[in-house]
Amino acid sequence: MPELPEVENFKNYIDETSLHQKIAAIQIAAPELLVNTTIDILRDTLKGNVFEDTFRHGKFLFIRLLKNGFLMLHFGMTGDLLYYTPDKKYPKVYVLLIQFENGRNLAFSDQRRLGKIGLVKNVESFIKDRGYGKDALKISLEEFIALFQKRRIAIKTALMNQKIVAGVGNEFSDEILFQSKVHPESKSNVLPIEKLKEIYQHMLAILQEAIEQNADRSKLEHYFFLDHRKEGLKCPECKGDTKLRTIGGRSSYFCPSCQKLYT
DNA sequence: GAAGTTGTTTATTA
DNA sequence: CTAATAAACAACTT
Repeated sequence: MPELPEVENFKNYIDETSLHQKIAAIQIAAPELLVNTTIDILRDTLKGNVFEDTFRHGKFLFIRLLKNGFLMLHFGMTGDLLYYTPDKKYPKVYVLLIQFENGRNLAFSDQRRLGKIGLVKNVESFIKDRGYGKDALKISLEEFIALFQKRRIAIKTALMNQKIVAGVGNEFSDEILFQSKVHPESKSNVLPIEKLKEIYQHMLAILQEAIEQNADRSKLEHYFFLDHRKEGLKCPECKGDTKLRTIGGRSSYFCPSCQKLYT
Protein backbone atom coordinates (compact mmCIF):
# COMPACT_ATOMS: atom_id res chain seq x y z
CA MET A 1 0.00 0.00 0.00
CA PRO A 2 1.40 3.38 -0.84
CA GLU A 3 2.81 5.01 2.27
CA LEU A 4 5.36 7.82 2.37
CA PRO A 5 8.25 5.93 0.68
CA GLU A 6 6.07 4.71 -2.17
CA VAL A 7 4.75 8.21 -2.79
CA GLU A 8 8.32 9.56 -2.76
CA ASN A 9 9.08 6.90 -5.35
CA PHE A 10 6.16 8.11 -7.48
CA LYS A 11 7.52 11.64 -7.15
CA ASN A 12 10.92 10.55 -8.42
CA TYR A 13 9.27 8.62 -11.24
CA ILE A 14 7.41 11.70 -12.46
CA ASP A 15 10.58 13.79 -12.11
CA GLU A 16 12.46 11.32 -14.32
CA THR A 17 9.77 10.87 -16.95
CA SER A 18 7.15 13.55 -17.20
CA LEU A 19 8.54 17.04 -16.58
CA HIS A 20 8.83 19.83 -19.16
CA GLN A 21 6.64 18.24 -21.83
CA LYS A 22 3.53 19.90 -23.14
CA ILE A 23 0.30 18.06 -22.41
CA ALA A 24 -1.64 17.45 -25.61
CA ALA A 25 -4.75 15.89 -24.07
CA ILE A 26 -6.01 14.01 -21.05
CA GLN A 27 -8.54 11.23 -20.51
CA ILE A 28 -10.52 10.89 -17.30
CA ALA A 29 -11.97 7.43 -16.75
CA ALA A 30 -13.02 7.80 -13.11
CA PRO A 31 -14.66 11.18 -12.38
CA GLU A 32 -15.54 10.02 -8.86
CA LEU A 33 -11.90 10.49 -7.86
CA LEU A 34 -12.01 14.22 -8.57
CA VAL A 35 -12.11 16.49 -5.52
CA ASN A 36 -13.21 20.12 -5.74
CA THR A 37 -12.98 20.13 -9.50
CA THR A 38 -14.80 18.85 -12.57
CA ILE A 39 -13.86 16.97 -15.70
CA ASP A 40 -14.11 20.15 -17.75
CA ILE A 41 -12.03 22.27 -15.39
CA LEU A 42 -9.35 19.59 -15.08
CA ARG A 43 -9.17 19.15 -18.86
CA ASP A 44 -9.05 22.89 -19.51
CA THR A 45 -6.34 23.34 -16.89
CA LEU A 46 -4.09 20.52 -18.01
CA LYS A 47 -4.39 20.78 -21.77
CA GLY A 48 -1.45 22.77 -23.11
CA ASN A 49 0.06 22.91 -19.63
CA VAL A 50 3.42 21.55 -18.48
CA PHE A 51 4.54 19.66 -15.35
CA GLU A 52 7.32 21.79 -13.88
CA ASP A 53 8.29 20.02 -10.66
CA THR A 54 6.88 17.97 -7.82
CA PHE A 55 6.35 18.22 -4.08
CA ARG A 56 5.34 15.53 -1.60
CA HIS A 57 3.64 15.99 1.75
CA GLY A 58 2.85 12.80 3.63
CA LYS A 59 1.08 10.58 1.15
CA PHE A 60 0.01 13.47 -1.08
CA LEU A 61 1.84 14.32 -4.27
CA PHE A 62 1.62 17.79 -5.83
CA ILE A 63 2.77 18.46 -9.37
CA ARG A 64 3.45 22.12 -10.05
CA LEU A 65 2.02 23.30 -13.34
CA LEU A 66 3.52 25.97 -15.56
CA LYS A 67 0.17 27.73 -15.32
CA ASN A 68 -2.51 27.60 -12.63
CA GLY A 69 -1.16 25.96 -9.52
CA PHE A 70 -0.75 22.26 -8.85
CA LEU A 71 -2.19 18.90 -9.78
CA MET A 72 -2.81 16.92 -6.58
CA LEU A 73 -2.66 13.11 -6.56
CA HIS A 74 -3.38 10.70 -3.72
CA PHE A 75 -2.79 7.01 -4.34
CA GLY A 76 -5.22 5.49 -1.87
CA MET A 77 -4.57 1.79 -1.50
CA THR A 78 -3.87 0.75 -5.06
CA GLY A 79 -2.75 3.84 -6.95
CA ASP A 80 0.08 3.37 -9.45
CA LEU A 81 1.84 5.26 -12.24
CA LEU A 82 3.10 4.08 -15.60
CA TYR A 83 4.87 6.17 -18.23
CA TYR A 84 4.82 4.41 -21.54
CA THR A 85 4.77 4.63 -25.28
CA PRO A 86 1.33 3.68 -26.56
CA ASP A 87 1.30 0.62 -28.77
CA LYS A 88 -1.11 -2.19 -29.46
CA LYS A 89 -0.82 -3.52 -25.91
CA TYR A 90 -2.28 -0.31 -24.50
CA PRO A 91 -4.15 1.53 -23.24
CA LYS A 92 -4.00 -0.23 -19.93
CA VAL A 93 -6.68 0.43 -17.36
CA TYR A 94 -6.37 3.90 -15.91
CA VAL A 95 -8.34 6.50 -13.97
CA LEU A 96 -6.42 9.42 -15.46
CA LEU A 97 -4.31 9.45 -18.60
CA ILE A 98 -1.95 12.29 -19.51
CA GLN A 99 -1.05 12.35 -23.19
CA PHE A 100 2.05 14.38 -23.92
CA GLU A 101 2.85 16.06 -27.21
CA ASN A 102 5.90 13.83 -27.60
CA GLY A 103 3.58 10.84 -27.95
CA ARG A 104 4.26 9.37 -24.52
CA ASN A 105 1.57 8.78 -21.94
CA LEU A 106 1.47 8.88 -18.16
CA ALA A 107 -1.24 6.64 -16.75
CA PHE A 108 -2.55 6.88 -13.20
CA SER A 109 -4.25 3.58 -12.38
CA ASP A 110 -6.20 2.81 -9.24
CA GLN A 111 -7.87 -0.57 -9.14
CA ARG A 112 -9.85 0.07 -5.99
CA ARG A 113 -10.50 3.72 -6.67
CA LEU A 114 -9.70 5.08 -3.25
CA GLY A 115 -7.30 7.60 -4.74
CA LYS A 116 -7.90 11.30 -5.23
CA ILE A 117 -7.26 13.76 -8.07
CA GLY A 118 -7.58 17.50 -7.64
CA LEU A 119 -6.35 20.97 -8.49
CA VAL A 120 -4.69 23.01 -5.77
CA LYS A 121 -3.84 26.71 -5.95
CA ASN A 122 -1.67 26.82 -2.86
CA VAL A 123 -0.13 23.71 -1.34
CA GLU A 124 0.52 25.23 2.08
CA SER A 125 -3.06 26.35 2.55
CA PHE A 126 -4.36 23.00 1.25
CA ILE A 127 -2.38 21.21 3.96
CA LYS A 128 -3.33 23.74 6.63
CA ASP A 129 -7.03 23.87 5.77
CA ARG A 130 -7.30 20.10 5.86
CA GLY A 131 -5.39 19.93 9.12
CA TYR A 132 -2.57 17.61 8.11
CA GLY A 133 0.44 17.38 10.37
CA LYS A 134 4.07 17.90 9.43
CA ASP A 135 5.60 15.44 7.01
CA ALA A 136 7.15 12.49 8.83
CA LEU A 137 10.59 13.27 7.37
CA LYS A 138 10.44 16.97 8.24
CA ILE A 139 8.99 17.04 11.74
CA SER A 140 11.54 17.86 14.44
CA LEU A 141 12.14 15.65 17.47
CA GLU A 142 10.79 18.37 19.76
CA GLU A 143 7.57 18.75 17.79
CA PHE A 144 7.13 14.98 17.60
CA ILE A 145 7.50 14.53 21.35
CA ALA A 146 5.18 17.42 22.16
CA LEU A 147 2.42 16.10 19.91
CA PHE A 148 2.64 12.49 21.09
CA GLN A 149 2.82 13.43 24.76
CA LYS A 150 -0.63 14.98 24.64
CA ARG A 151 -2.45 12.15 22.86
CA ARG A 152 -4.12 9.50 24.97
CA ILE A 153 -4.75 7.08 22.13
CA ALA A 154 -2.76 3.97 21.21
CA ILE A 155 0.67 4.87 19.87
CA LYS A 156 -0.04 2.97 16.65
CA THR A 157 -3.24 4.93 16.06
CA ALA A 158 -1.38 8.18 16.70
CA LEU A 159 1.42 7.28 14.28
CA MET A 160 -1.12 6.52 11.55
CA ASN A 161 -3.11 9.73 12.13
CA GLN A 162 -2.20 12.04 9.25
CA LYS A 163 -3.27 15.06 11.27
CA ILE A 164 -0.57 14.35 13.86
CA VAL A 165 2.24 13.35 11.52
CA ALA A 166 1.79 12.79 7.79
CA GLY A 167 3.11 9.80 5.88
CA VAL A 168 3.04 6.72 8.10
CA GLY A 169 0.45 4.02 7.36
CA ASN A 170 -0.46 0.65 8.77
CA GLU A 171 2.48 -1.44 7.62
CA PHE A 172 5.27 1.02 8.44
CA SER A 173 3.73 1.77 11.83
CA ASP A 174 3.99 -1.92 12.76
CA GLU A 175 7.65 -2.01 11.75
CA ILE A 176 8.51 1.24 13.56
CA LEU A 177 6.98 -0.03 16.80
CA PHE A 178 8.64 -3.43 16.50
CA GLN A 179 12.04 -1.82 16.06
CA SER A 180 11.32 0.44 19.01
CA LYS A 181 10.15 -2.51 21.16
CA VAL A 182 6.90 -0.75 21.99
CA HIS A 183 3.53 -2.51 22.05
CA PRO A 184 1.18 -0.85 19.52
CA GLU A 185 -1.57 -0.46 22.12
CA SER A 186 0.67 1.52 24.48
CA LYS A 187 -0.88 4.88 25.31
CA SER A 188 1.00 7.58 23.46
CA ASN A 189 0.95 10.03 26.39
CA VAL A 190 2.43 7.60 28.94
CA LEU A 191 5.49 6.65 26.90
CA PRO A 192 8.76 7.93 28.39
CA ILE A 193 10.36 10.72 26.40
CA GLU A 194 13.31 8.43 25.69
CA LYS A 195 10.93 5.91 24.07
CA LEU A 196 9.26 8.59 21.97
CA LYS A 197 12.73 9.60 20.84
CA GLU A 198 13.49 6.01 19.81
CA ILE A 199 10.22 5.80 17.90
CA TYR A 200 11.03 9.05 16.14
CA GLN A 201 14.52 7.85 15.21
CA HIS A 202 13.29 4.49 13.94
CA MET A 203 10.55 6.21 11.96
CA LEU A 204 13.12 8.36 10.16
CA ALA A 205 15.58 5.52 9.61
CA ILE A 206 13.03 3.08 8.23
CA LEU A 207 11.34 5.60 5.95
CA GLN A 208 14.68 6.86 4.66
CA GLU A 209 15.98 3.39 3.92
CA ALA A 210 12.73 2.47 2.18
CA ILE A 211 13.15 5.55 -0.03
CA GLU A 212 16.77 4.65 -0.78
CA GLN A 213 15.57 1.21 -1.89
CA ASN A 214 12.90 2.81 -4.08
CA ALA A 215 10.22 1.37 -1.80
CA ASP A 216 11.05 -2.04 -3.28
CA ARG A 217 9.76 -4.51 -0.72
CA SER A 218 12.08 -7.25 -1.93
CA LYS A 219 14.98 -5.07 -0.73
CA LEU A 220 13.39 -4.49 2.65
CA GLU A 221 13.08 -8.08 3.75
CA HIS A 222 15.25 -7.51 6.78
CA TYR A 223 12.36 -5.50 8.18
CA PHE A 224 10.38 -8.33 9.70
CA PHE A 225 6.89 -6.86 9.88
CA LEU A 226 7.07 -5.08 6.56
CA ASP A 227 7.48 -8.42 4.89
CA HIS A 228 5.91 -10.97 7.23
CA ARG A 229 2.36 -9.96 7.97
CA LYS A 230 0.89 -13.12 9.42
CA GLU A 231 -0.15 -14.27 12.84
CA GLY A 232 1.74 -17.03 14.64
CA LEU A 233 5.13 -16.52 12.96
CA LYS A 234 8.33 -16.81 14.97
CA CYS A 235 9.66 -13.46 16.09
CA PRO A 236 13.25 -13.11 14.79
CA GLU A 237 14.36 -11.72 18.18
CA CYS A 238 12.79 -13.98 20.79
CA LYS A 239 11.41 -16.85 18.64
CA GLY A 240 8.00 -16.36 20.24
CA ASP A 241 4.75 -16.19 18.29
CA THR A 242 3.67 -12.96 16.59
CA LYS A 243 0.18 -11.68 17.29
CA LEU A 244 -2.55 -10.04 15.25
CA ARG A 245 -4.96 -7.58 16.78
CA THR A 246 -7.22 -4.90 15.37
CA ILE A 247 -6.01 -1.53 16.65
CA GLY A 248 -7.55 1.71 15.47
CA GLY A 249 -9.60 -0.32 13.04
CA ARG A 250 -6.52 -1.69 11.34
CA SER A 251 -4.83 -5.08 11.47
CA SER A 252 -1.75 -4.79 13.62
CA TYR A 253 1.02 -7.36 13.86
CA PHE A 254 3.42 -7.37 16.80
CA CYS A 255 5.52 -9.51 19.13
CA PRO A 256 3.90 -9.47 22.58
CA SER A 257 7.08 -10.46 24.38
CA CYS A 258 9.52 -8.08 22.66
CA GLN A 259 7.19 -5.09 22.49
CA LYS A 260 6.49 -3.66 25.91
CA LEU A 261 3.03 -2.43 26.79
CA TYR A 262 2.95 0.96 28.51
CA THR A 263 -0.40 1.81 30.11
C1' DG B 1 -20.44 -15.93 -0.48
C1' DA B 2 -19.29 -13.63 3.75
C1' DA B 3 -15.50 -11.65 5.78
C1' DG B 4 -11.15 -9.31 5.44
C1' DT B 5 -8.27 -5.71 3.58
C1' DT B 6 -6.29 0.07 3.98
C1' DG B 7 -6.33 5.32 3.69
C1' DT B 8 -9.28 8.71 4.45
C1' DT B 9 -13.58 11.06 5.56
C1' DT B 10 -17.61 11.60 8.12
C1' DA B 11 -20.68 11.03 11.99
C1' DT B 12 -21.26 10.53 16.78
C1' DT B 13 -20.04 10.94 21.51
C1' DA B 14 -17.26 12.67 25.53
C1' DC C 1 -13.96 24.16 20.55
C1' DT C 2 -10.86 19.57 20.67
C1' DA C 3 -10.28 14.66 21.09
C1' DA C 4 -11.57 9.98 20.70
C1' DT C 5 -14.15 6.38 18.47
C1' DA C 6 -16.56 3.83 15.07
C1' DA C 7 -18.32 3.18 10.78
C1' DA C 8 -18.40 3.86 5.86
C1' DC C 9 -16.46 3.57 1.20
C1' DA C 10 -14.15 1.23 -2.84
C1' DA C 11 -13.28 -3.53 -5.24
C1' DC C 12 -10.74 -7.36 -5.06
C1' DT C 13 -8.95 -11.78 -2.33
C1' DT C 14 -9.62 -15.53 0.76
